Amino acid sequence: MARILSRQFFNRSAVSVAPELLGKFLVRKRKGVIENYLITETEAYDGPNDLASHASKGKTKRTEVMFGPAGYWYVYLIYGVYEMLNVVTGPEGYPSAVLIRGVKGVDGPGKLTRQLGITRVFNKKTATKTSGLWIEDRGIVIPKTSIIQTSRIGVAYAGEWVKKPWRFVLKIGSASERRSHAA
DNA sequence: ACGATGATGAAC
DNA sequence: TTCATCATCGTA
Repeated sequence: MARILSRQFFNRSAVSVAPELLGKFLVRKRKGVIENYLITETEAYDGPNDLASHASKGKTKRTEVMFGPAGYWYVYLIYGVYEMLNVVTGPEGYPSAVLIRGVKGVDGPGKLTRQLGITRVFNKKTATKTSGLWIEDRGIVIPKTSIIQTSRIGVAYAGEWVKKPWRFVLKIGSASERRSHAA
């Protein structure tokens, strides 16, 4: 009873989709082998005014996928080092996406893509079996009390938008509250 | 506390 | 064409 999440599921506000992805499974098929990863940490990037979102600069070659229909992968390179995995949400024309920051046993968006072998090759591909990377609902229900909600990571430049509590973490299963800071 | 490492977007 | 910046992580 595994249901592959459809475009309809993603065709809503990123802030609605992000917490609902917790407890779902990120499924990766490579070399003919299926790998399953329980999603434990997500972040929402919502709309053209969200200064933390790449889409706040408008539609560019890189961000155009965020402006497109829901259910597509948005994968980009950050710091010249790590690939970040996002799934596009919301209606066409309204730029939004959810960053998948962690799965059970893999804490951190950069480590996640490295371990699963996810690169920009997936950018603009659909979250379906044909791409080799999709998300399934296997009936796990996460109670609200098991979700930690915080502000987003690494977006200190985003002014007022820094405060938005759009990061969602499953309490069980890791996702540590690391993060040191200078005085 | 920092540097690695390269694509991106804006300025020139 | 150049330049600063960056949705991170490992090492110090």
